[in-house]
Amino acid sequence: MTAQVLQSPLDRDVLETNCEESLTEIQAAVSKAKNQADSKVSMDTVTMVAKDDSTQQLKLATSPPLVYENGLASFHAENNLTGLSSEAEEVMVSGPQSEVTADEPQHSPIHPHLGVSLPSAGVTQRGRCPDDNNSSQRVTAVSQHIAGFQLTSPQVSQPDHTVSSPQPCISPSKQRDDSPNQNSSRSPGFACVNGLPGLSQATSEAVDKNGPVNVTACSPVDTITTTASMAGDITDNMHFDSNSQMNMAHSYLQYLSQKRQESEKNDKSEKSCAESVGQGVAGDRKDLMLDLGDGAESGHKGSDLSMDGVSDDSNSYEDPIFSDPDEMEDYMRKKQEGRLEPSDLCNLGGRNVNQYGREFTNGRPLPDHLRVQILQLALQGIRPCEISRQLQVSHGCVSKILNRYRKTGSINPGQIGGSKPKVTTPDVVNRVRRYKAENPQMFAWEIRQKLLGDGICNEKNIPSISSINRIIRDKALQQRRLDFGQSSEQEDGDSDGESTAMSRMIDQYQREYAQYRAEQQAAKQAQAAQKPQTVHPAFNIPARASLFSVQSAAAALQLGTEQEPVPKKTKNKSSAASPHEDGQSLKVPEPRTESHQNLSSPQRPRKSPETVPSPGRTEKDSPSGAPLLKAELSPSRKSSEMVRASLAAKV
DNA sequence: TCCGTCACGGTTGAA
DNA sequence: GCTTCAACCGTGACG
Repeated sequence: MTAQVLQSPLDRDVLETNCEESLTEIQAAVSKAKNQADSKVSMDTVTMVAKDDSTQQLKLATSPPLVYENGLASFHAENNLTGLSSEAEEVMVSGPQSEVTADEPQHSPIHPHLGVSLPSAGVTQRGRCPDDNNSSQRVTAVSQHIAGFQLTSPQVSQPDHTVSSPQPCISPSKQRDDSPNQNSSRSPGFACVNGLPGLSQATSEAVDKNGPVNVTACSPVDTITTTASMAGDITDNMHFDSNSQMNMAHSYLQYLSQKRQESEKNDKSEKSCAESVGQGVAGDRKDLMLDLGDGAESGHKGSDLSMDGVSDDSNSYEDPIFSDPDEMEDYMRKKQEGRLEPSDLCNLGGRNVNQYGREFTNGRPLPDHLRVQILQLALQGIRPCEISRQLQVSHGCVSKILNRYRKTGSINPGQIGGSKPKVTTPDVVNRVRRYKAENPQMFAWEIRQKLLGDGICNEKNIPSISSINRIIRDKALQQRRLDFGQSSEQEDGDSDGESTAMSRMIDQYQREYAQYRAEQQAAKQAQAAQKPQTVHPAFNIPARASLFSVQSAAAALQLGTEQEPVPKKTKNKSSAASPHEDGQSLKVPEPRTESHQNLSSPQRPRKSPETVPSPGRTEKDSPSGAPLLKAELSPSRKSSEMVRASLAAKV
């Protein structure tokens, strides 16, 4: 199948022989390692990894020294990867030497938090990582650690002898030629199909020999591992102790298995590989991956990449970069001639290249293996700026990830998309309205506390003060409009007391505000007669008044004014969080001088929505120019009076 | 030079 | 099936 397409420069007999021998050794070593580590991981997984490692070994043994560059480190092919069996017995083997971090401690045990931070610890990300061409790599990486093997050198994915024709999906970041460590032997035509780098000849032949690695018997995870291992695009240079390996791998595998099941349910798009990438190697490789990946059932991406839910869909077959063969040809010709410029790498299928030359997909999270590497390097004491350069990740991203780790202990990205569960359930709305009807003078924060106290809500699903105000306001508006829409003489059945209570509340507000204004006037006059105070009134107010100063604004919002609109797209996290979670963060209109002067007054300044203009908030302040409640409630003063008379009559 | 912050343009998924 | 919206993302500029 694949061998028919992939021309081998290698001696197949030698490969097969070596493969068998290595496989035997590796399996023995794996068994030993497995016993030592008391793994819960199935032997099938480990075995298949060993198979792939064996193929990689073969590949490496016949390949010139190559340098793999993926940002973090340049993995030298001269790493001794041929002694797999002996290394496997040691379980812990030295990872590939990072050229950049050669002086850094190479075998530092992984940070205890790291295990928590792995995706098994609750990755909520639903999409697939952009650069994580096959996030199953991580499975491979972990599994390879399990197997006690040296992390596979990515040369196995090098296309030197692999791909006979360029692939439509290019992974420019993996073929940049600007690295000083680049090796000229790398094929410029190396392509990545479906996120999988080109299969090496050795791998292909090994697969041909060993078959599709027991596809039918493979668990999904096993399948992932196999495919990813064949891809061999491993950048992981971490070192784990065996227990950590096992725990992490087990949880990771569980996670991936779960994701796989979810993905299979949701995998609606089933385009064939041939449709997207055309004929040729890709199709054959698709077949190979189908055989290896999913028993040729689900096809391309769903078979081997989307199962974990964190792979990159940008690298799927559905995302061909070059729709025009000429364009692709031009790209590849440039690549071969070394004339490829950064501009050629930009905007490939919506992908971008950052200032370091690494390809990224805008809007998509950094792949997990890079996140882990960021964390590990940071734990090794490497400065963020250096991590940024090494991994070719922007320092802002590094900073963000590390900050998140400091705060949450996790390096996983947050949940992308979706909606927060609605807190203003009908029950809560009814409760709020009932509270307000029972006690019209209740402030929103009081309602909020009462909701908590009554056990209607908890701290997590308690609506914000603004939400409560909105409920009240909406109810008031609804009631008003209902009243306007009906004849004043008509008995509308609205005898539930709410409209009555509202009208009473409005009248009371009017009276109180009139009193408030009068007191303010008196206070002003008194202050004018006194010496001006140097102390800000806010510093000399009782706690109750302080709280009131906030709540007065909220109360103002709930009746008299349009609520401050939430910015359509909150950029500021501080504002993104519910600003009304506590009184201190409550955003209120600009304090008006009158309020300041009256902060110490026990009198609650209530404003009338109809007769009294808002002290600090006018129609001018309404962002959209929307009329304030005054206008909404009373299109004309006359009708307003009529309504009030009607309400009074009901009372 | 380093680093924290944030606007920007993008993706995602629930409603 | 489409749109809207609010969450998230990484990048890159800025201070």
